[in-house]
Amino acid sequence: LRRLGLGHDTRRSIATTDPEFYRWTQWIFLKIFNAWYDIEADKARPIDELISELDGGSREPSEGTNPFQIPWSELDAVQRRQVVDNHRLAYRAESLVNWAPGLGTVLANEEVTADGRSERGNFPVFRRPLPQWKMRITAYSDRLVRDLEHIDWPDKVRTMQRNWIGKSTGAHVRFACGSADIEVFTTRPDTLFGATYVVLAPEHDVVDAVTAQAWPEGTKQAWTGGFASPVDAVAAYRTSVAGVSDLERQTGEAKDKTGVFTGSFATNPVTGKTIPIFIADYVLMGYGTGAIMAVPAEDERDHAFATKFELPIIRTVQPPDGFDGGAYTGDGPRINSSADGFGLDGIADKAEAIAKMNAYLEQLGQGQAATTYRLRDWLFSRQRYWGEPFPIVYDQTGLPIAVPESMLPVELPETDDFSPKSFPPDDADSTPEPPLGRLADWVDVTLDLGDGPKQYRRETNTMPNWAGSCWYEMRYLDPTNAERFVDPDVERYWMGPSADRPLGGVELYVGGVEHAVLHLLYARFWHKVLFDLGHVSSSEPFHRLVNQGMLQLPAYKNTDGFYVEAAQVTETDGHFWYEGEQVTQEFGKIGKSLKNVVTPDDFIAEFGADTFRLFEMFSGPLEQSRPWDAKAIVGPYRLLQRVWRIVIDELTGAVHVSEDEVPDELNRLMHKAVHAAREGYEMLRFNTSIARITELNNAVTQAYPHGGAPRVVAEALVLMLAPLAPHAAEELWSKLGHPTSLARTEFPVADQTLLVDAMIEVPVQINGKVRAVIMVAADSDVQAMEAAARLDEKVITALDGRPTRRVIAVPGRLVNLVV
RNA sequence: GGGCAAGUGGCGGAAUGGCAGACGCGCACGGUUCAGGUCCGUGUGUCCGAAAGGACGUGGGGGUUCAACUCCCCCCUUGCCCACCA
Repeated sequence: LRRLGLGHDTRRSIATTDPEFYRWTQWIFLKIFNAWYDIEADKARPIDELISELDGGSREPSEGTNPFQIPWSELDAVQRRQVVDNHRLAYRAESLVNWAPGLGTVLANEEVTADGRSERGNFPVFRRPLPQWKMRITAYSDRLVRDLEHIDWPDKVRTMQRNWIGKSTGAHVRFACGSADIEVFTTRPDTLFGATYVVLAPEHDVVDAVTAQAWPEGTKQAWTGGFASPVDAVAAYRTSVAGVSDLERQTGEAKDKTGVFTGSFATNPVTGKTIPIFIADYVLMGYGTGAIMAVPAEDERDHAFATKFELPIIRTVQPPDGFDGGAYTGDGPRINSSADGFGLDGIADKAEAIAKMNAYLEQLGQGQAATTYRLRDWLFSRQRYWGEPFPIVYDQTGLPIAVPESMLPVELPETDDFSPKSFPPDDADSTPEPPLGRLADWVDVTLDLGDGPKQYRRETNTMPNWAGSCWYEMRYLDPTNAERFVDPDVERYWMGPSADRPLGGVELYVGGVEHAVLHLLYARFWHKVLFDLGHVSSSEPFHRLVNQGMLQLPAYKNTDGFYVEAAQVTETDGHFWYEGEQVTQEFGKIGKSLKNVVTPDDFIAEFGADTFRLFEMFSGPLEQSRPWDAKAIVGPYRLLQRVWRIVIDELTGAVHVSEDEVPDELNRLMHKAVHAAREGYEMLRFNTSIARITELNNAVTQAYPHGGAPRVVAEALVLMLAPLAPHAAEELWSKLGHPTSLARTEFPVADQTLLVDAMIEVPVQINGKVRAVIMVAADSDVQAMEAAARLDEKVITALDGRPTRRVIAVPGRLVNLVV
């Protein structure tokens, strides 16, 4: 229990107010900034090593990182900086990001809900191209999936991470199309013979290139969208799609497929046939290549589109007899899949067919096996005041330069104006303005970075709240270390790999399931970077994860879909009102987002923090959500008061325990309680531990109503309560005469021999119904138990002379007579 | 539409094949008190019964078993997550 981490929000309040904490967040950021991912080595390495390998000629820039058409050796210094920057694990790039004008900030994909609104505040979110900081978490996609196998997390959370990362295997296939080739990703290359058209996402780069000037001869009316030319149709469709929020794009009625023909055709690389190219919003720019080959016979979405637009449907997998049409996504022998001396016909095994097709595509030079991920790089900058400043400045080239470690921390400037500039929530064309950008004295700075004092501009974005929580668990290990974020030996001792934690990580982490694809994914990513660079010995931050349940209370929404302060909602005649407006009631997790927070402060003031903790833990299993009902808090309050009175005389304040022996019966009860409480703590079933402690407490109170309870049992009670009521327990421990903290004392251990009574009550059933209870020796065997049962008056009466057909006697449990 | 979890007294919950309802809240009655609160004690699943006692009972239906809250099958309800991912 002493090794439970504190919560993410606790960390956040430290991170944004304590420069000594965020110094190390900035330090780690610089390590990530100064690192790149070496794909051959499958790990991150320092950027200096990349530069020397590029200079030495042993390496060329990675694919896609050199926008100049000349080799490294011929690049000038600024061009080289750009190429290196393109390798970094933390980088600035202009890309489509989630812009929430109502919040005045951009958001990570993980912070945007499925209906296209901000998780915080529920504001509309728009996709806009903006220059922002990102983290190359995608480099770790495969490792983040693989290592889930080796950590002890709830299946639910592991599944959520796996789905979020979204690994798919299949192939890239090139479709020739005159001016520009179209590359698609498919998980079903085995169905390529059935690809009867190609679809591009409306935002796809090659749309302009493939859009024809005029409709080809014989274009179907349905394909044109009613426009005179493909150029008009494509432009109109793109406009209509851009105006549609993700919400409308995804909800039920919008699933009706829409799209238009581009007027161009591509060539199916295995059939040689020309097939039409469409744009449609059911193909998403953000996944795969933003283009698909449509196989309507074996894909439901393609089937719906093909049916609506009268496109050919060719089966390449034989459905079973009685299949009622539509897309068949199951397995079966391939058909209609042969041409030019290559064929898959008759192959029933999907994996075999895919492997053969991939090999054939490679041979043709038209594609190859490929893996894609749904995960996108992590958008890391925010337009807020409260966040760690980036340790980054810009020179006149506009390219980022790391602030040297010796100049950390880069502190937030003093200001009275903290608020981000927010806009009307629907103003999609507004542009983010970070609060720090208003502070010219701070932004424009003269620094000597080793080549004399020069003018620089500071980065004005700040890091998201997740930054500090990516590593804070390690700071608990070594909170006062001024030299490093954590001492390597300390990290290895607490978090290093061991037999039961093969990848290392903290032993137990308790947190909410709402962090499944946010904090818990980001923290794993940072930890792996630090591992690759040799700063930590563990490759996972949290070995065992337990999701605590949520406390729930009513929450209220107004007609605009926004939550309103629950505390100010009034009820009349079963309807709910907020500031004169009618609102609807839901029931949900207590929190800021639902505006139904109750703070613990009032309870703590009235009953104390120990009572509050006991109550929270006693009201049910840790993992289970439940309604918050504060009335019952008096139960644990009474428990603590009773324990107090066992130790302390209320009138005199003196300790009034005795040094007497514990009577046998009470002693047995004590050992049973110790056994059960220990087991409950180990299993994180705190509610059952508290129940057993309460039982013992009640027994002691009744036996010694005026004091004089044996010290042994009083101390056992105190020690058993200590994990959940540490303040009261420590104080009682001290009053009982112990000079040192009870944290230095072992938790009580039960004497196994006292857990079983000599004589026990055992039920006697007749035909499975309990008819009597008998006392037998605890170690009675089957024969002795049956004999004792048959002697019992009630059993004799109930049997009424009938012979028994069968007798089941379970030693220590029961006797069942079957007549 | 898909996946996961849950469903037990007035309420939170306990029991993982062996006496259903531990422990707590609430409630009732009693004690202490000038009185109220605190505190202490007794009782409290439902129904029949004055009682003894009996019948019923863990969302619904079926099954396995000497025995089912617990295991299996079907259904209902609620919650959470995901949802055009090629």
